[in-house]
Amino acid sequence: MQKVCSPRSSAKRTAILDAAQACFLELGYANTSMDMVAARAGVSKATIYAHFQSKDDLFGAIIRRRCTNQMTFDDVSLQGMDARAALTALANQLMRLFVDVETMGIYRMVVAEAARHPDLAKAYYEAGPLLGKARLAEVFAAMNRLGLMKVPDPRQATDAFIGMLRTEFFHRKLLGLPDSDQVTADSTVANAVETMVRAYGR
Amino acid sequence: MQKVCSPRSSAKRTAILDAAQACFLELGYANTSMDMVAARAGVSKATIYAHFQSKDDLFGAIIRRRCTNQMTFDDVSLQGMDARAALTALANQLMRLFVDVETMGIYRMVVAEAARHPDLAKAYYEAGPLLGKARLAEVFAAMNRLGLMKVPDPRQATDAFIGMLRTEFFHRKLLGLPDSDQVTADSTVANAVETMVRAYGR
DNA sequence: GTCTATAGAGCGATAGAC
DNA sequence: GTCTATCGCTCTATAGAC
Repeated sequence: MQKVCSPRSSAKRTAILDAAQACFLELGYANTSMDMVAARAGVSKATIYAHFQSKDDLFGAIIRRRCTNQMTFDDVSLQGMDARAALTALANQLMRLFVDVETMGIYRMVVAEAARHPDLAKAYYEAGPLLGKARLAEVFAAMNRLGLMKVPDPRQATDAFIGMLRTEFFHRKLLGLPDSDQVTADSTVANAVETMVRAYGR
Repeated sequence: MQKVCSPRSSAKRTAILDAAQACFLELGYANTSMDMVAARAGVSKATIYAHFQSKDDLFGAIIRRRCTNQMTFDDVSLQGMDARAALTALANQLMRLFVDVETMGIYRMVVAEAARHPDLAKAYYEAGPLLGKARLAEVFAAMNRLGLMKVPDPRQATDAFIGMLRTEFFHRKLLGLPDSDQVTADSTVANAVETMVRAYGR
C-alpha cells in the first residue's frame, strides 16, 4: 500500500507521532485536526501526509507504537513472601499502570473509536490487556506451586483480581472526576488483596 | 437560558432525541452530523435547533434523559436464600444491566466525551453508577444483618463485587470484540459469586 | 414550529515549487 | 522530504418564508 517514506523513524516522524498522541489524548481523535498536529509537531501538514497516508493511519501508528512499547508489570520475587505481601506488591504495580495518564488516555481513545476501528481495538487488546493477564495468571500459578495460595483457576483469579483493582477509583479517573476522599488507590489495593487472601489464601 | 420551545415534550422532540441517541450510539458524538439526526428523526435541521440550542445541548439532553430513566436492579428478596443464591441472583441482574446495548453505548459516549463535557460525566456518574452502588451496599448490609454474609464494609464489598463482574467479558464487549468461548457472562458471574462467598460468606 | 436554502467556518487531503 | 497555498467537501448554525 505504502512505499513513501523512510523505513527508519526520522526525527520529524517521531515528532509527528508525539504531537498527534498528545492532541488525541487531550481532545479525542475526532476533535483533533491535522492542522493542530502539524502546529504542535512544528511541521507542515503536507509533511504529515508524506509520512502517513491518512488521519486514520496516523491514529493506527500511535496505537501500534503503544502496543509495542506496552508497559507491563515487573516480575515480583515471591521468595520469602507470604500471600498478602506478594499480592500487595502486585496490586500496587498494576494500579500504577492502570491509572497512568498515558494508559488511561489511550484506553479512552480506543474505547471511543472501537466501533469504527475494530482492528485497532483488537490489536490493542491482544498486545495489552490480554498479554498482561496471561502473565499475571502465571504468577498465580506460581503462587499455587509455592503454597502461598490455593486458586482453583489462575485465569479466573486473575480476572477477579484485576476487576477489583479497576473499580470506583479507576472509574472516576476514567470519567475525569475528582478523586474521592473515601476511595483511594491504597484503599482499593487493600480491598482487593484482602478479598483474594480471604477467598484463596492458603 | 432557553425559553424557546414548548415545556412539555412534543412528539417531534422525542423523535429528535431518539434519533440523536441512535446516531450517537452508532457513530459517536463527533461523527454524527445534525443532518443525519434530522433525516433519521424525519424533521428538518432547523426544527432541531428550535428545540435544542446546539449539538452540545442535544447531547446533554440525551444523557440527562438517560439519567432520569436510569436502569437499576430490582430488589432481590433475601428471604429463605443462602448467600450463594442471593449473590447469584444479584450478579445476574447486574450483568444484564452492564452489557445492555444502550447502557454500554451511553457509557462509551460519556467516556469518550468526558474531557470536554465534565459536567455531563459527573451528572451521569452520580445518577447512574454511584446511585446503583449505594443501593447495592444496602443489600450487602441487609445480608450482614440476616446472617448470610459477614462483610466488614458493605461499600467495599460492593466495589469488589461490581469490579469482578466488569472484567474480561465486559471489557471485550466494550471494545467491540467477539465473545470468547472461555469467558462468558455465566462464568464471570460464577467466578464473582464464588470469590465473594469464600471471602465473606458466613 | 416547521420548512428550504444558505451562510460561514473548518476539515482532510493534494498540487506544485524547492 | 518539506514547504506554501488551495481545492472540494462537510459541518454547525441561521435567515426568512409560511
